[in-house]
Amino acid sequence: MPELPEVETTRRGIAPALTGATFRQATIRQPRLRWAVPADLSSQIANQKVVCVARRGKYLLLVLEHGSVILHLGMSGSLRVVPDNEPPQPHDHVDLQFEASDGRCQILRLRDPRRFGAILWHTGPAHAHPLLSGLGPEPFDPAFDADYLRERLRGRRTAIKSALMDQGLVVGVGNIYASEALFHAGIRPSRAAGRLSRTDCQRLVTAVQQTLEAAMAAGGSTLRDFTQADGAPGYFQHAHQVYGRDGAPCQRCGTPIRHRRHGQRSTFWCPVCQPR
DNA sequence: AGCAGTACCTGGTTGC
DNA sequence: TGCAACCAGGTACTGC
Repeated sequence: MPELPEVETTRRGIAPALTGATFRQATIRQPRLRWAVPADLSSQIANQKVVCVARRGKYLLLVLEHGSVILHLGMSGSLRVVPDNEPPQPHDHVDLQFEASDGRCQILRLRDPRRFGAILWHTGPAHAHPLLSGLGPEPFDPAFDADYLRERLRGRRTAIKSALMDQGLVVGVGNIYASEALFHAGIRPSRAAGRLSRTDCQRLVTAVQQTLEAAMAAGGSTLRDFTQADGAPGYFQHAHQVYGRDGAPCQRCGTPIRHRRHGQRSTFWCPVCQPR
């Protein structure tokens, strides 16, 4: 589920409670996530203060004094800050108990029905972790510009939509926002990535940034299970121009939105507004 | 190297 | 109503 806007919404939701707090212990009810939850997670984090809550692509980083907790929400993960005595629900796999400076204890709780998410411990700077070291630039990094995109796409025959979802090219764009950004850029999802002009690349960079920005402002998209850290849904799904609108009229030109499955992924586009 | 396909999981929806 | 098939937002891995 969560793409960059949902992960960033989560980060903003949990950061105020966690920053400056001290971890006490971890409770692991289900260690089998995308990768096994480290058995020593509890002892690794115990008595360490949270320096900051950061994000790199779709990864959330709890930066502690002597290492980082690396979190990924996979397709169905969510994080909430709940009271210390809140009973766990099904799929609440991991609790990180922390104490605020006023002595009050709370829990950062990871729920993940599909268990494609991950929670890992890394001693040392998180960006050196193998999962993070190969990531492309953040979409709002000035390094992500038309020249960079054109250079990286040169010679590639794969569909531009697949390329956009490649986290080594640019981080944060998943299946929903790839379709949305391509609509705003006026580019067919099936277009060979290497055949985009420089103008196309410029339009796409701008479209990716504007799409993600608008989604973050709306608190992300809630489809199925995503909620913000306080349990409230996001609202950006109501602003989707193409995603999930198969057969519905394009809100710009009225043409029915088209849908196609490539691999196991659904792609949506307007045949008139996306001519290139 | 680049690409397509597969696997990992559970739960909600659809269709017979 | 019951049950099977299908579908879902991510990504590492395999093999061509």
